[in-house]
Amino acid sequence: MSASPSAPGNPANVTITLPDGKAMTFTRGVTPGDVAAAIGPGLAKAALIGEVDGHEWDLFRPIEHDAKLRLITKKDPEALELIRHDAAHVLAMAVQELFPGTQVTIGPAIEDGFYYDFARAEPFTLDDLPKIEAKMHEIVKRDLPTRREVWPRDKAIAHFEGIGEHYKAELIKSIPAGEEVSIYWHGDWHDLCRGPHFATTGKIGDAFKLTKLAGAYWRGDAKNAQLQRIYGTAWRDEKELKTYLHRIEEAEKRDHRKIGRDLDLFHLQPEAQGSVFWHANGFVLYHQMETYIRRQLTKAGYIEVKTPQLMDAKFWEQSGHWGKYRENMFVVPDEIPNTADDGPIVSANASLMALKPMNCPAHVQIFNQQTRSYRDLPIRMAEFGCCHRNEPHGALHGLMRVRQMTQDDAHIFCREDQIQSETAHFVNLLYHVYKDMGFEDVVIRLATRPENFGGTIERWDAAEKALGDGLRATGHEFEIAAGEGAFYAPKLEFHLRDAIGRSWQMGTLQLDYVLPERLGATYVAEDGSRKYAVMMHRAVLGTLERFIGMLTEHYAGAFPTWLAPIQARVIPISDKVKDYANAVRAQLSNVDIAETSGSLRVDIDHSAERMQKKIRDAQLLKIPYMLVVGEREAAEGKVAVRLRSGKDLGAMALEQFIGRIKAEAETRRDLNDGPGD
RNA sequence: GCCGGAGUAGCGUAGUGGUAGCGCAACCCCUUGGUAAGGGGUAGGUCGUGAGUUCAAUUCUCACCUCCGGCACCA
Repeated sequence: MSASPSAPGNPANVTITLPDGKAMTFTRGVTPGDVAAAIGPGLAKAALIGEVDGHEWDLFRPIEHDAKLRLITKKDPEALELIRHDAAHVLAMAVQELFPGTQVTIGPAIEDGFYYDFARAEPFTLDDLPKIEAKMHEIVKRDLPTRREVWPRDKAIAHFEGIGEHYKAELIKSIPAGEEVSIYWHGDWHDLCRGPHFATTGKIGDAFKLTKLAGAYWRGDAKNAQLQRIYGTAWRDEKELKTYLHRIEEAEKRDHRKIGRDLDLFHLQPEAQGSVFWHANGFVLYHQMETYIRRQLTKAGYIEVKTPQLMDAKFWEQSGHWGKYRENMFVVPDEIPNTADDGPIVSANASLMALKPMNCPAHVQIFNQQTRSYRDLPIRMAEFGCCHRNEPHGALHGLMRVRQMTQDDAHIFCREDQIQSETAHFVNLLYHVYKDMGFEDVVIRLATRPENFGGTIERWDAAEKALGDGLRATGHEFEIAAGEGAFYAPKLEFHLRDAIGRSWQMGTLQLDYVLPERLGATYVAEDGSRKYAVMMHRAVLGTLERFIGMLTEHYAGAFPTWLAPIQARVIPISDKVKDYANAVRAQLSNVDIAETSGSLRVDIDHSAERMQKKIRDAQLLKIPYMLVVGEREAAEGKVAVRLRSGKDLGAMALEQFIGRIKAEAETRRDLNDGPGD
């Protein structure tokens, strides 16, 4: 293959235009690799793949037409994904070399890494990972050349069936008829793949590591066979890999379950799995959040109610939960338990009740207690509703996924023409709250009709459209989550990420035409007719549990002053100032904080330890203020103020300190005193 | 629920077929100190639960429970 520029206009030639606008002529069938070599040896070495007219293109894949070409190197943003995709292939090769008979399925690049799903009768164990990793490094060292072939579908299907790769054959069957079936070879190993891939296996380098092992269902469906997934991470170089591993290590320190123990916030135990024991410190967070949200709701025109925990099964039948949601409900017999030793505890035909998994049907009952006029709408009915959901054991996760939860729930009963303004009203409220809490990075998804849906498709389509239009009007971007709606309504999901990057749904807005019809929630319209109200289910925090878990990780336990379980700790230097220290504490504890119906939360360290130790202890508890008092302070009516950042504000009059901390607590905004604060 | 891993004192950990140590925390004594660990001592464990193998099980086997990482499900 000649890479030297030749005369244009010849049908045997192609013109390649580079990003800087420079055009070069080559013999037809030139590859991006050839072009790179023609430009210079440095680029030839650095190039990973090409991009031909906007499509990713292997370095070794011929170009048959005039085209724009960009060469992608490790420095380009795409490089990481490419490295990870290639690493997935090398992982598959390594596994098949070490464990013959293992079937390959899919292996994509993901955030921070890659995975590959395998089908093998005997499960992998953790001990296999180092072996596989070593084999991967060996394959990289072999620097095997890559080759791309396009096969007819039938041949590809027959071939993969023939070698026992049934999952691959099934994948090919699902490729649309018009699309190419491309096969990539690395040495004598081959796989169905869309590509692109590097020219040799050596190009991915050695900055990868296998991280975890997991079961994963074929095509993400629990009805299918479970495959074995191996996860790995891969980077441009060792330094990036090290940085990543360090980042994960640091993030794990922010885990709310660890901080929850260290700061004595809450605990969980097997006898009440998935239900939180809030300790005094943690309950401060809970209570402060509830109070804060209650104020926001009042200002936003909500009313607050409280509804029963336990309701008859017939009620849930009517709402539709019995039919569509029963497997998530805790069912309770409505019968006095039999106390005879040999008798059954309840009879077989006991009538049933259920703990509420949601508040919505109960709110409709309140709505229905009066005849409502179109002029009454919207009615925004809030409840800090305690709900129980029988979640699968494997789903439980600290505060993030529990079985007993308190939602900052509300249902907006409104008219069709109010949907858009109510959507905007809610979204603005949500963003206001998230901003107050320090969350900027919110991902919104519109979850559409699931398989297990109630109501009619027409109603669903209408609801999905109205919700999407309403959100669009607020100007926020969102993505579609097909088939992920609740059984009764499509929903907007507002997601945040935890310390290690897992995304959790917090707030939600759901538009429901179904429940008002099932439960007869009507109002009298302008023309005197009865119309069904539209119901919007919504929560800003989602649940107090999950939100507090998220806050804990967000602040790594160093809560802003208004939330901090202990806002200040008095640290007497010696017993000589015991009385003064107690007086300081007493005075602070009596400072009322507006907006919270509470006072300052202050404690005192009377232990026999030295001051340094007391400071260290307070520091580890991430208490915002340490008030050191010795004989000097006692004499002058002062406190020596130290921040948890380590910054020493020096001695100040107690009144001055009160002014400062009160302002912080009431504005929910900490003063910044320079780096580290 | 499924796959892999783990469960030893409040927390973090060591260890062994002959019933267990260490650090921090707790408690007591000494020390009364000026911004991230003063010194000494004491107490605390049916080694997740239940079976089995064995003269003997925390250790080996099985079952179950819970937790951790994923998958599925979901706020």
